[in-house]
Amino acid sequence: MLLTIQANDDRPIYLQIVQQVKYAVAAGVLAPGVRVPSVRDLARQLVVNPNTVARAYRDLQTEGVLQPVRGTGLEITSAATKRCRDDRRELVRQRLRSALEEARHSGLEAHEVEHLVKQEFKRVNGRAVSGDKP
Amino acid sequence: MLLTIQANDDRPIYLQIVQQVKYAVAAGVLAPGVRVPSVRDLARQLVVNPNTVARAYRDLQTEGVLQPVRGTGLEITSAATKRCRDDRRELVRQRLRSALEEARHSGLEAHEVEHLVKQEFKRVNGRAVSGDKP
Amino acid sequence: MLLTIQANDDRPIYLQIVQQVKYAVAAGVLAPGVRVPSVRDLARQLVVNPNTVARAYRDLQTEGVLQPVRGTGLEITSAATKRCRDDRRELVRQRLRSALEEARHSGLEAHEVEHLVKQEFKRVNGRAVSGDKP
Amino acid sequence: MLLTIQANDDRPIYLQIVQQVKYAVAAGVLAPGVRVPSVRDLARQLVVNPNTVARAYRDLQTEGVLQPVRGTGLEITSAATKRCRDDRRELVRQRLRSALEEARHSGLEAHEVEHLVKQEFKRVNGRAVSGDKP
DNA sequence: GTGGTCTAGACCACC
DNA sequence: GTGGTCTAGACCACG
Repeated sequence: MLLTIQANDDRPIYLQIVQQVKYAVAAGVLAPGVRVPSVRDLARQLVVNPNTVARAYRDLQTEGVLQPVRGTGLEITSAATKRCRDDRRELVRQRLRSALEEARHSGLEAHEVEHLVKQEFKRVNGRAVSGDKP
Repeated sequence: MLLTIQANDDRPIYLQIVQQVKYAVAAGVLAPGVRVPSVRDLARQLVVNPNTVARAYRDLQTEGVLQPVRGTGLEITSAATKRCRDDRRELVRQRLRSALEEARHSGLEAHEVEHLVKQEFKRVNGRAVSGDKP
Repeated sequence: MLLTIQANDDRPIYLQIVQQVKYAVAAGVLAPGVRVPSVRDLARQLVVNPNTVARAYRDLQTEGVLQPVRGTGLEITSAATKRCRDDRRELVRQRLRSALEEARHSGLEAHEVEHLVKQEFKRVNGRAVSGDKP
Repeated sequence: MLLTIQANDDRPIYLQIVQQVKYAVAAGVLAPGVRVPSVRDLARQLVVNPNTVARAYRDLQTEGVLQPVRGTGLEITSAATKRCRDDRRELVRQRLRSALEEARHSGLEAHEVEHLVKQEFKRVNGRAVSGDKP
C-alpha cells in the first residue's frame, strides 16, 4: 500500500491517511478482503506516530471501510468499494456546492461564475469542457 | 452592523467575525470611513468575550481592512472594499479548483462533472446556466 | 498660529501639537511673549477634543515653553527659543544614533551604511553631500 | 535560543519577542528548519504568560517567519532568513530617513548633519567612517 | 507533549 | 469612552 503524507498540508495527518485509503479503495487498488499493514508497520513506513495511524484505522472502521479479522489485523470490507465511490462523488458535489454558494453570496454574475468554472476546468483537466470553443 | 456567530460552526468565533466583516465590506454594507462598533459593544451584542472581538479586529487591521482612529475607535479603510472583493473572488476560484481537482482525482468523466456543476448551479441560483435547456 | 494634525500619524495628537508648537518656537514663528490661542479656540480650530489641547499645553508648560499670564492665558517663555532649538538638535542626534545602532546591530558593513546615508540624504535634501560625486 | 525581555522597554513584551526572534533569524542564529521552544517553555524561561508568547509566535507566523509542524511545534521557515534581513535593512533606511528629514525640517546645515552623522557613527562603531581623518 | 481558542478580569495610554 | 496589552486558567484537536 502506497501512501504519502505531507507535513505542509492543512489537513491533519490521520485524515490524510483515511482519505488516501478511501481513494485507494474507490480506485480498486485496495480490494475487499485485502489486509492493510499493521499500525506499527504503517507508522514506521510513514514516519509517523503510531497513535496517528491507529486513529486513522479507527475512523476507517467506524466508516465501515475496514473490519478486524480475528487475530490477524484489519482488512477491507466487502461494502468498502461502493461506499468509497459514493463518498467521492458526494465530496465533489459538496465542494462544488460550497464554491457556487460562495460565488452567489459574493454577488458574482452567473456568466462570471461560468467563466471561472471553465477556466479552472481547463486548468485541472488540460482541455476544454463541451460547448466551450477554445 | 449585523453579525451573527454560530456556536455549531467549526470555525472559531474570531474568524467568523473577521469573515462576516469582510463580507459586509465587499458587499458595500460597510463603506470606507464607516466606524465599526467598539470592541466592548460588539462583544456585548454577540455575547462573546471582548478579547475575542479584539482578536478579530486586530486581524482585520493586519489585513488592512480596519484602521484605528486614535481614541475614537476603528473604521473601514479606503482600500478595504477592493481588497475584500478580490479576496472573495479568489476564494471562489480556489473552491472551484479544489472541487474540480477532487473530481478529476476521483476519475469522474468530464460530462459527469458538467452535470454536477449544472445541477448545483441550479440548486444554488434557482435557475439554469446559459446553454442549459430546462 | 498654524498647526495641522494628522489622524494617520502614529504619534498621539497631543504630541503632534507639542512638537509643532516647539517647531514654531524654534523657527522663530512663535517669539517669546506671544500669546497662544486658548484651549477651546485651538481645539475648535483643529477639530480636536479640548482635553487633548489642554494636555499638550500642560506638557509645554512642564517643558518651560509656555507660561501662564495671570487671567489672560498662556504665552511663550523667554527661554523657549533656545530650549526648542537645543531640543531639535538633540532629537536629530538621537534618531541618527538609533539608526546607526540598528545598522550595527544588523551587521551592515560600514560602507553599506555610508551608502544608505548618502542615498537618503539625497532623497531628503535633493542634492549630494560633500565628498559625494554624483 | 537566548531571548531577554525588558520590563522597562516601552515596547510590549510580545513585540520584543517577535523582534528578537527576527534578529536571531537574520543573524543566522536561528536557521530555517530549526524548531523554536514551545510556547510553554519559552513562557517559563522568560517568566511571562504563555498567551504572550503565543501572540508573538502567531505574529511571526503571519509574517512567514515561523510555520507550524503539526503537533510537534513551530519551526523557522525557509524564507525567513531573507525576509528578516530585508526587514532589518529597511528599518535602518527608515530610521535614517526619519533622522535626516528631522534635520532638514529643523533647518540644520548639510555640513552640520554630516558632522553629526560622523560623530554618531564613531560613537556607535568605535572607529571613523571612510573619508574622515581622525 | 504541542499549538489554538476562548473566557474573565486587570491596567494602560489616548481622546 | 476607545483600543492595546497582559495575566490566569480552561478546553480542544493533534501527535
